[in-house]
Amino acid sequence: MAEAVGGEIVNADSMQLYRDLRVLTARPTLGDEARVPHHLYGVADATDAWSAGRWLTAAREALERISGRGAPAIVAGGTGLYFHALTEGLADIPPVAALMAAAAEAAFDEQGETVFRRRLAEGDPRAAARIMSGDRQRLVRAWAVFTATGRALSDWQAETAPALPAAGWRGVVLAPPRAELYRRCDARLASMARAGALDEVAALLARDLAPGLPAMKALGVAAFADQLTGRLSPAEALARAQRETRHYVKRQLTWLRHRMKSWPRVEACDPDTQWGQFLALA
RNA sequence: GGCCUGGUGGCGGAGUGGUUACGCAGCGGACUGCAAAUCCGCGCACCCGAGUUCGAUUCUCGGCCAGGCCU
Repeated sequence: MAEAVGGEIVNADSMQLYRDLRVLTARPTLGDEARVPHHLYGVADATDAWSAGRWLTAAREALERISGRGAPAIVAGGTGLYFHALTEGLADIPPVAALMAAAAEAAFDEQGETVFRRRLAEGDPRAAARIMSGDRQRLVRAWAVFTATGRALSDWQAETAPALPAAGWRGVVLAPPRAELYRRCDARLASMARAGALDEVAALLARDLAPGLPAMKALGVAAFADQLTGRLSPAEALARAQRETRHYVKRQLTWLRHRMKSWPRVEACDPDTQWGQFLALA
């Protein structure tokens, strides 16, 4: 599509942002990148913890530069939240200092969920009511924002505005049948294992990074790491990586189904047919 | 041919005379700065037949099937 319209591609995949795992995150190949301009692929180091907000800022800059050249931009990827940030907006919340975030986590662990939630309810009753039980990540975030900004996360979020004007973009969902998707994911993981995914994971592990970093959470890292340390046989590691990927696909389908409900869907599997269906939408 | 053990939801695996653990897979859902993350929810399954019983997945008998052992 980029070639057909003279466009440039912008990454909207939270993991393809990182340069360390080219194979395991299925990043565009060097050959692909040579064909048309690609942006935001492999631009981050695994030690950097990118976020939806940081991505949004970078994406807007990229989109601006591209439009400055008069070229159409094609945002591609699998991170639903990133698309949501672009099209529906992301609350303009000041960055929360790492120290505050860490303090919030510590408070949660110390107080336990019940007490922590009760405290949160005093500052941000809506968040406390809305966030489901067990969801430490969101509970902590809400508290961190409240303590860091003195304002409820829910209030910040209520002011969200889209990053892109509604008339400025069109969205299309690529949604092949699930069974086919699962089959392909299984095959893809197997070929990744053959194509050096293990070496990538070994190199990443050798850097001895904090396990909480986003890049460390890429699908397959944990499974192949267990294979490297002998805790899992190659077959077991592959099966686990495949299973985790299927779980992810399922979550993605749910997001697509509900959050991108109005986007037209292309359900073919092979690129040629997909392209045909895509053109039919225009 | 004989003896033994066992047959529980897609799989693994508890258990009980009456309200049938749990894990995994699968499915549904949520999602505003870790999102390939985080979290919530969903399963009339007890091999077949007869009997005992107010009531059998659970007890008895028979059958079928599986595994093991023996001849």
